[in-house]
Amino acid sequence: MAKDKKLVSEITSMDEDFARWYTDICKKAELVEYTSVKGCMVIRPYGYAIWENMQRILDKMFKDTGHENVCMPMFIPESLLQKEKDHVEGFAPEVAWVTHGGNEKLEERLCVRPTSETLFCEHYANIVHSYRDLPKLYNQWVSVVRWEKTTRPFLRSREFLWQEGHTIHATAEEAVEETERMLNVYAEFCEKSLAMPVIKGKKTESDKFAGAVSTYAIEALMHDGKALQAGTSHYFGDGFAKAFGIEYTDKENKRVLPHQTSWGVTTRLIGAVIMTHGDDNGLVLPPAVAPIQAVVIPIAQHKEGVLEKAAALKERLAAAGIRVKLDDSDNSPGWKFAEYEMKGVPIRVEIGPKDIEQEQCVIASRWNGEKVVVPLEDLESAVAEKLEAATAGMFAKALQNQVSRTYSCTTLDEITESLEKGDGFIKAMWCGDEACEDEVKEKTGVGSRCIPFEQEQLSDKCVCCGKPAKCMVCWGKAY
RNA sequence: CGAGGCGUAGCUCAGUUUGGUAGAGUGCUUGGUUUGGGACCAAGAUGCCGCAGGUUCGAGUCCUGUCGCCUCGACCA
Repeated sequence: MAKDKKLVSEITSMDEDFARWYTDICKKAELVEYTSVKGCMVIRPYGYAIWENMQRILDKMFKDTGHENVCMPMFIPESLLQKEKDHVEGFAPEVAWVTHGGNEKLEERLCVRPTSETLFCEHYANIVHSYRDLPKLYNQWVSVVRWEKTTRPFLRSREFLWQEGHTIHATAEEAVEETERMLNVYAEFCEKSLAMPVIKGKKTESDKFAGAVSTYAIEALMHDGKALQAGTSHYFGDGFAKAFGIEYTDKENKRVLPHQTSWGVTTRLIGAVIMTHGDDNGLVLPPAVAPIQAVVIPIAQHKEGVLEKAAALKERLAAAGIRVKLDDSDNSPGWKFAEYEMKGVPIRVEIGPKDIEQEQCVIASRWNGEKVVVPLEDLESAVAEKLEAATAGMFAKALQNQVSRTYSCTTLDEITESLEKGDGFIKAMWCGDEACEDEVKEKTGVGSRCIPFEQEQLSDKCVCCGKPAKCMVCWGKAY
């Protein structure tokens, strides 16, 4: 690796400037391109393919848990948006408005959906009449618009792709269960498919979704020690139903209010993958979502038989169900090595004259740089095994980073001291008072991320005021 | 939205102080030699100097405005 002068100069080192490293990867791995519209990016084929893989896996998980896909309008009349007070207050500052149709001013302006609770509620009011109509378990894959002031590729943009699940249930118990079920689906997806450990928990009152009774979230820790909210699941109680006049007749012939939920993940997950697994050579993709899982690189491809052999290996891997690419371009092998490392391709298969002679090939793993020689007859099983090992290894590595950057603290001074070692998660007790939450943020710089489901009794006093503690909170600096 | 930085070839940037023919590296095209960690030689193509006004005989350079990108804050998936 000593001779890779150029390799490193392509992207900023992550230790030197993590933010620039991040944007370098987004551009150099050909995930995004900027546009003339501020805060709106082109997701290029390689980046979009990652999203498509995420969609495919998640969509199956949604279907397997009984959900159906629908598609709502992208516009919301102002009057509809305003029906739920907390909701409109939360979103009004960041919605984009359509005021004209052609040359004519609209009677009522329309907002471009920042989220679709209001549209789903209007729809549910139309179609839910009896307990027999419940539950409705809907989801949609669309984009939404929020007029963000500061933008970054995948992490914060004015338009972003997401899925939003919206469900409506006869009872509160059912709705709460749904909220938890979907949070678990997200956590399982992040850990198994993205090899990214997450902390499941409940948001504090000040941090919950506009209009929700309670908000649950999964929080992940990035390589630089900052926290990223990777997915949310909200329980609405009957608040939206009341505001939108959704009622149904129950078995006793009484008019009652149903209970609702919503949950979503976005293209931000791509940002999470970049910042969880990436290194100074570029992106490192978990096999489950990698557009190319293995790349075959012929060595001395002008020599007789090499290209044919490389093509044969590609065909074998494709037949084994592996997303594989053969790069037979004129670029040098070294160039190709660096290129696919930049793009985070999990496995590289090298095949050259020496290998052909000895009926073997070289398999290199992106996540740990390991290179092994395997007999050609074992190709499929060896690649499959390395892909599986990559997922497990990447998860363990990310978990190790999270654990080593998680500090348990009982005083504000301890928090400050811990953060001097580097950003990370802080576990500390809290009395439940918002004033303390604010004070911790002001004095130490970390905000409440969530109240983890897995509680620990670190002390019986609030880290801030010293009064009796209600729960342990996970704190951190957020993206 | 506040503070700062930056817009010149596809990309990274020099040239702006002191106004005077538009530059380099890399990439791209063609040909040849190479090929186990971003190869080498030769020849070539590529610019509304972000955009709009102004000053000037003359503006990439000075002035005014504007748009965009990045960083840090506040706000947020």
